[in-house]
Amino acid sequence: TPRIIDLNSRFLGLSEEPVQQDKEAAGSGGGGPWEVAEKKKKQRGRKGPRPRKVVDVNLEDENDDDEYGGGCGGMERQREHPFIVTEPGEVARGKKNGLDYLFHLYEQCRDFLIQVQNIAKERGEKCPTKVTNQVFRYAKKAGASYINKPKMRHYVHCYALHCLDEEASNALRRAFKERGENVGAWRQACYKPLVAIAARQGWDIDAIFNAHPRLGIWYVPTRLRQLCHAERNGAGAAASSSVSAGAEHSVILKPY
Amino acid sequence: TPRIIDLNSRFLGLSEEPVQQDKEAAGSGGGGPWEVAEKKKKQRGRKGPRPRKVVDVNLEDENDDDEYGGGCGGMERQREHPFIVTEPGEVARGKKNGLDYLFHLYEQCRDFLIQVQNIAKERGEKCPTKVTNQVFRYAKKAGASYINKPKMRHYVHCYALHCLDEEASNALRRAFKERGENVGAWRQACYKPLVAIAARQGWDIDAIFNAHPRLGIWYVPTRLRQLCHAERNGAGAAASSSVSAGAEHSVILKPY
DNA sequence: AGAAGGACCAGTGGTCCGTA
DNA sequence: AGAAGGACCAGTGGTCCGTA
Repeated sequence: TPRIIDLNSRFLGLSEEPVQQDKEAAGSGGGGPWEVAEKKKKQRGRKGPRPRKVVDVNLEDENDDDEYGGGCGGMERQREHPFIVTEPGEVARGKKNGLDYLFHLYEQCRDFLIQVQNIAKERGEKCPTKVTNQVFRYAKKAGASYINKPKMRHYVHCYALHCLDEEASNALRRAFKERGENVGAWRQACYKPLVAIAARQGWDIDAIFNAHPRLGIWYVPTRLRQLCHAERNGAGAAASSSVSAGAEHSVILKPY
Repeated sequence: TPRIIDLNSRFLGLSEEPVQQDKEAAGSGGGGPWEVAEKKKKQRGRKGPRPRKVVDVNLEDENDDDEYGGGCGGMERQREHPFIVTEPGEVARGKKNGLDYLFHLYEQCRDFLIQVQNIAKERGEKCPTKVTNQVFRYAKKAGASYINKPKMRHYVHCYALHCLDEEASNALRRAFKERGENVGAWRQACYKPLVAIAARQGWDIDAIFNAHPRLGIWYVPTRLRQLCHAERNGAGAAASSSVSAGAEHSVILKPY
């Protein structure tokens, strides 16, 4: 049975100072590469339906708040509640999780990475610089079963915006909450301000991630990389002003 | 049929200025972790003998110098000549390759990596910082069929010594040539001065590799990492003098 | 015996799609 | 319909061991 650690307590606050600025945050503005479909079907080579793990208990709509004990023997783990768009400091009600909690998960992963790194150094093994499968495995063994790779990878760029421009991120959250948009729409909208940040900084999204102490441990999402690339190559021909590396006549592809 | 490039010409010179200094280079000095066996048998899960590619031509001892054409149609590629211990500047005679040529292969891999990086940047794909499988594949497609992963990984630490302390590397080559040692013995002997360098610099062998512009693109070999770790943990209790991070009483394991 | 390298394998990065 | 995450898969890092 896995070791339980202190990180399993549910999220409790982390309210941030209210903001006012907006930048280019809100809106699902149509043009450019934003229209590109995010999913393309890929053949899996698998035949027949994918088998599923059997689950003992199947509480479809139970009321117990202690369902997330972390490694409680015999009790089958349930899915996390879905995220909803919340303002900074707002705690989600009902069977929902807020976005401060989402971002808190990224901080927890960072703590787990640091622990994995310390163990690796002690043992003289190679030391990960990013959140790898090994870190997710460690988190699970440590009792943080609510952390998993697909979820964390899915929202990395949202966390990136939170790290790189917290005020824009907060403004976007407020705007999407007010409009009653769902999490998927908010998540999609997080790409655009990030691409704008990349444009301002010379398009090197990897360098932007790596330069940030908390963001640098996350792989740049493929989709974000693609969007930056598409936008750099004239997808929005009205190229922005202060590009650092002389890319004025930037219709032709260039190395960074 | 693969594209042929200019790098396939055989190695021709690269002589370096003669050196005199020796440091702790020569000798196969017995104590400490140097005794640890380098190979441990590992079960492969494979049953029966491993199948081999069929080879059309089987010239066991032919005399043609043009056997390495690189992608010459119909002509089956032969193995590279084995390495022998040569002094700096010395060209191996007969069906042998010298160590300057070995190190030249590392420089070629660096060139291939740079090309792969440039392509990746142009395409907006993720950009490798190390010599990966992708780079070896690219080298092969570019006609450098004499470059392969097992060989390059096998001698990485020899190249590391060449990069980090060329004079010690040169002295070691001269000493082992004079003693008539084979390449395997020379290769083994390259570990010791590297561990000494690591000791002087606070034991962080990854940082030492990464700080060097040509060495930083190579993964630290497992064996070198293990030797540094073993030595740091008192394998040679007469711990050396100028360790940077205060590790004076270093019998107990410590993070870097 | 000494050495080069094809080919294997455990575990990775990435994310699809059956599930709730 | 919207979302969480088990599980899959192509390609990786690492190096063994059949081969010459």
